[in-house]
Amino acid sequence: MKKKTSLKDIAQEAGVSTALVSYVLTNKEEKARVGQEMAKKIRKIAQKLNYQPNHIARSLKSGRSDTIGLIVADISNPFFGNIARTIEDEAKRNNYTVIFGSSDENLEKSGDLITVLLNRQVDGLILIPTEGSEQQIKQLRKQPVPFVLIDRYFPQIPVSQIGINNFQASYNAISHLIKTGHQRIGMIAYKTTLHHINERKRGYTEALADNGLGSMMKLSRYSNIRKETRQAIDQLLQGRKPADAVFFATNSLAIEGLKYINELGIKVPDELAVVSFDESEAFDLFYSPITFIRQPILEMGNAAVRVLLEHIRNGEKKPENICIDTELVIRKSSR
Amino acid sequence: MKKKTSLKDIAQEAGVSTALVSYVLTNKEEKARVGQEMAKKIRKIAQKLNYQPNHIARSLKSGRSDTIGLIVADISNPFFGNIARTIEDEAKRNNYTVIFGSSDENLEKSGDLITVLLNRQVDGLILIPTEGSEQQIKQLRKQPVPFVLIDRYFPQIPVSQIGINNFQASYNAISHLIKTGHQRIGMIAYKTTLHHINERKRGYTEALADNGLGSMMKLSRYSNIRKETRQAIDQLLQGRKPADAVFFATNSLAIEGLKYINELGIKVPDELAVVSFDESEAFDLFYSPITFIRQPILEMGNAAVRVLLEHIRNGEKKPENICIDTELVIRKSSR
DNA sequence: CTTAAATGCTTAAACGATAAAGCAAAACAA
DNA sequence: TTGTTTTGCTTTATCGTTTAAGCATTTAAG
Repeated sequence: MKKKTSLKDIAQEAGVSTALVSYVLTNKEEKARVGQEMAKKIRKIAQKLNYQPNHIARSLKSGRSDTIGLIVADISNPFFGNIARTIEDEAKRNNYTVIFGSSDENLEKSGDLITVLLNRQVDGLILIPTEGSEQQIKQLRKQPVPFVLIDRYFPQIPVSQIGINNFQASYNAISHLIKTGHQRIGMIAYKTTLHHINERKRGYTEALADNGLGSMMKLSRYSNIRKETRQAIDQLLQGRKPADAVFFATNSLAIEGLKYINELGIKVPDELAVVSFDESEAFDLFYSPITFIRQPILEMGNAAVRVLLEHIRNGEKKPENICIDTELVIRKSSR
Repeated sequence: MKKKTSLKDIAQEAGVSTALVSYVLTNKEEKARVGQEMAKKIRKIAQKLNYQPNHIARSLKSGRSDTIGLIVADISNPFFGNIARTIEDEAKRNNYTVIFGSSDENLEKSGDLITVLLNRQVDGLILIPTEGSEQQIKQLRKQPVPFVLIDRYFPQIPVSQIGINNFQASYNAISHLIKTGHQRIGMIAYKTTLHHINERKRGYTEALADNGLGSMMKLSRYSNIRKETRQAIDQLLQGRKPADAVFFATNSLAIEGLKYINELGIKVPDELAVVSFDESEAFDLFYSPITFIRQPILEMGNAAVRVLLEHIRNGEKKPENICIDTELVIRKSSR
């Protein structure tokens, strides 16, 4: 097996000390007063032997790994995939590498991932926390490693956080449905303790209340999303006064719901208007393109990296809260 | 700033050498004949100080990083997102961590990522190579780090590879369209040198030829997918003998195409049958659910990790080729 | 009662890179 | 000529962990 070239190999070949090689290859020749000829020679040998610095050794020495840990809730969901992509891009632009893991909405997996990433000496963490991970986050605060939450957060834990105004976004979406003449607006959301989802519910409820309308909230669980979303829709549509619009709290819920709506042959938007949180390519493909709340993924990802790097560089402890505006993209499904 | 606990801290507190602490905490007490009492004491202190081993130092010593590098072509595509997820799961099951990057189908980014990951001393690499990355792959072979390709490959470069029989899958899909009475079957594929895509084209062409039908192949470029896919569809539908079926070479192409088909108000499958490679949630949401070729993502991801770990462990150099069967999921869009 | 073996720990070197400090020799100033 | 700078390189310590080798004691064996 071929072995990797180290400073030692180059030093040997050049007949000098490893220190000298290090000075040259990290461009500290000036400071270290290395002879021009020797510098040239060393560089040439490095090139010849295809030297690549050992980042691990460097990290051990410097105490920094130039690595960010990223834990997403579910990498197979394009929403999180896109967040991951923007974070990776922005990290790379700042010469950081991303180590990632997907907790798959599983508390134990999330805990394991945090431990693994910390052991790998990441310089910081970006988390999309799982339901029930409050304790893990509190534990994290006792560690010296800075971190930021994105998308989801826990209002009672003071940490840096990047997100949107879930309440307002929901409120606006429902206001739009009311303005377009809908009176019996249902919502399908997760049964969860996650604050961002509950803010969405609150936006829905208040918008209805402010217009003298009653709530028709149905809950589904992530763990049994298919069945329970179908039940929720059945409930919304039954009775003498069925819903004339439905608001989905996430793209996953909307996709499950729309599949069923399709099966039932319900006409959107005539029989039922539809609005969803989040984006999805599937929304474009529905025969009546779905009105949705667009989250500023790019801005969120970039902000997360920016805030994290600030914390890394400054040892900053003051939590920073960033709230970015959403956009209601109105299409055929709600007209 | 709180600092992390090291072996030294524990040793100091216990009044022993770091070596002893290391023996205890890596469960080598037997071998190192450590006293039971002392072992207990050390463990207790470690717990108290919340000791977490420094993986970087460990790696430097051992020469292994227990890390796999993963480069996907585009993490925002759920197909790759799902592959990433299964790879990460399977790696974790084997106590490996995944460092990932998305090349976004960009040759330069792909090269950068390879360099970064190698510098981070990954023990192995899993790649979904970008178009035109033959040289990068050839360079990789000169490195001591083992790697496997997944999804895409270069037939002229002998490396380990996990994939499907693209030719056969295509051939079967087209046969199905022919059997269901379609005569003028178009295909929309990428204009690319990527072998797996060209195999899909070949399957299409041969299936048609074997049934005495003529090819209606249209090409679109990834870099301008929206416009060129629309043009392709326009071309397929114009003239006196428009296509009665269309076969998309990937999910991205299908999604772009279906958006346009929706806009044009074309009836699927009556006016135009549709079959696509790959899976997508959007396919379920189309009013006429799309027939598609399901790739065995789970098996592919697991196989990639398995083969890579074999190479890592055995220093194996014999390339291994794994080909997994696909499944044609027939639905309304092609009946 | 001597010798050998087992016990319980420490020392020291190593992984690869970095960087402060040190040391000759050459160049310059007075 | 003597002393000071400058130049060009080496020595050495360090990051945190691992592990072979070493060194006293104690215990067991003969």
